[in-house]
This record gives sequence, C-alpha cells and structure tokens, in this order.
Amino acid sequence: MPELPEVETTLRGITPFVRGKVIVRVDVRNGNLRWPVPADISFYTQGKRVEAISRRAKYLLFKLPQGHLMIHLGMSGRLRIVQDDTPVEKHDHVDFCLDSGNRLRFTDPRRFGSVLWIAGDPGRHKLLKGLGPEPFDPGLDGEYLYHRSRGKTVPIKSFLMDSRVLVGVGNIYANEALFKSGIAPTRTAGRISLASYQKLLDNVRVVLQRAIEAGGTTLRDFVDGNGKPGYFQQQLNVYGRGGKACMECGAILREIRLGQRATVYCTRCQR
DNA sequence: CCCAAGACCTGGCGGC
DNA sequence: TGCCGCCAGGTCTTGG
Repeated sequence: MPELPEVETTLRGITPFVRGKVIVRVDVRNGNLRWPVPADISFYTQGKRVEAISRRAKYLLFKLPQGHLMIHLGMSGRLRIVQDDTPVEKHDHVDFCLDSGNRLRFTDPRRFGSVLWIAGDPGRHKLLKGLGPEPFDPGLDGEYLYHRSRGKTVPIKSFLMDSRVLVGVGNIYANEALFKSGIAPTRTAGRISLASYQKLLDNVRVVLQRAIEAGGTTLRDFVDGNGKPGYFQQQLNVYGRGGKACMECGAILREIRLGQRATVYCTRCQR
C-alpha cells in the first residue's frame, strides 16, 4: 500500500494515539525485516515518551528523548493502532505497547519494511542524507527539476522516481502525473523543457494531494484495525489500465516495463 | 559518476 | 483441486 499518500495518511492516523504516550514494552515477534530490527531496540525505547512524529520521504520518524525510531513500510507494510487484547495475526511482526493500553502494530507480509533506531541527527543518517526535496517543499520548483535533469539519459519516469532528485513519487503516481502532464514516460529526462517540468511538478503535487485527501477519509480504520486504505477508491487514469481505453481520447493504453516497473501510458495523449 | 539489473519476501492470480 | 509462473505500492546494492 505505501506510496507517499499512504505514509502521510498513516502518520495522521496514528499521531493522536502515539504522541505523548510512553512505550512500555516492545514485542518483536519477527525482527527479520529488510534490515534486522536492532537487538537493543527495547533498551532505547522502553519507558520513553514519544515526543513527536514526522515523515521524511516515506520514512516515519518517532522522536524519543535519546534519538529517533525510524519505520519504513516497504511494499506491503502497515502500521495501525490496536488494543492490548487484539489477536496477533501471521504477519504482525512488531508491537510498540503504549501506556494508554493501545499498541502501535507493524504488519508486513513481504518484510521489505524496516524498524530502525537512529541515535544522532536523522538528517545525517545513511538512509536519509542523500534524499532530494519533498514534493510539497515550497522552495521546490520546475527549474530545480530542469537543472537536475540536464545531461541525464534515463527515461523521465525513472528520473521522477529517483529519490535523490525528489522523494515520494512511487510507481502509481509517477504514471498518473505523467499522464496528466501529457509526457510519455519513455522520454529522455535531459531533453525535456523547463515548461514541461513546471507542469509535471504541478501535476505531481495535484495527484499526491488528492490521494492524501482520499486517504484522509479512512482514518477511522487505523483505530478499528480493520478496513482498507482509501486510495483504491480513487480514480486512476492509467495505472492498472493497460489495454483499456484512455479516459481522455479513447485510444488503447500501452503497458511496458521501465526500470522493471509497470508503466502505462497513452501514446496519443502523451508525447 | 551513470545507468541497468539484481536482490530481498510472501501472497494472489491466471492458466493449464 | 493443484501446481507453476508471474506479478505486486520500494529502494538499497551490485555490476558493467
């Protein structure tokens, strides 16, 4: 589930139940994630109060007195609030038990996600230090993307999904933003105009913002611990629609693979 | 440095 | 019903 909107929705959903609470115990049932859950995670987190929660790219950061707990959801991860007596299911790998009687439960069938401890400045952590700007960073503009792309021979879709350039644009929304912008995903990043990058950034923001708003309607699910993320209900123009008719012109949408990822576009609307 | 491909892992689906 | 291959929202790591 996690693209940026899902991570942002998760952040908003769990914050009221976690901020200000004390972690009384950590249950690690399977610490074999993308990286092993640190053996001393309890040492750093047990008995500590969560002072704040924030997001950087698709990483969630929980500020504790002596450092940050950092969680990434990978491809299939979920974080939700459950009760102490909520039954544990197969892929419920880690619980952060809170003094409120709730637990923050990390579930991840594919285990591409991660639960890490950062002792120092998160911005200097190996996984965060090379990241590009956030899509909604007010200082970000089309010129930045234009300049970063000069000399690059990668397809624009790969460029857009490169976290060193810009964070938060995953496969679904890269496809959608390129469609809205009328840009073929195969085009060489270095040969795209400034005006096109300006339009593309606008559409990245529109698509992400709408998805966040859609996700925001299902916040209740995080409390109940059932239900699904909201973005499936959202209207997708191209993602998952290869071989079907373009919603704008009716032409058959083409599906290819770019950088190993499913890529769908309209050869008539996108040039 | 740049770019492409491989790696990690489980589950669901379509086809036979 | 069962087995097989392929696909899936990410991104770090390796190889050329």
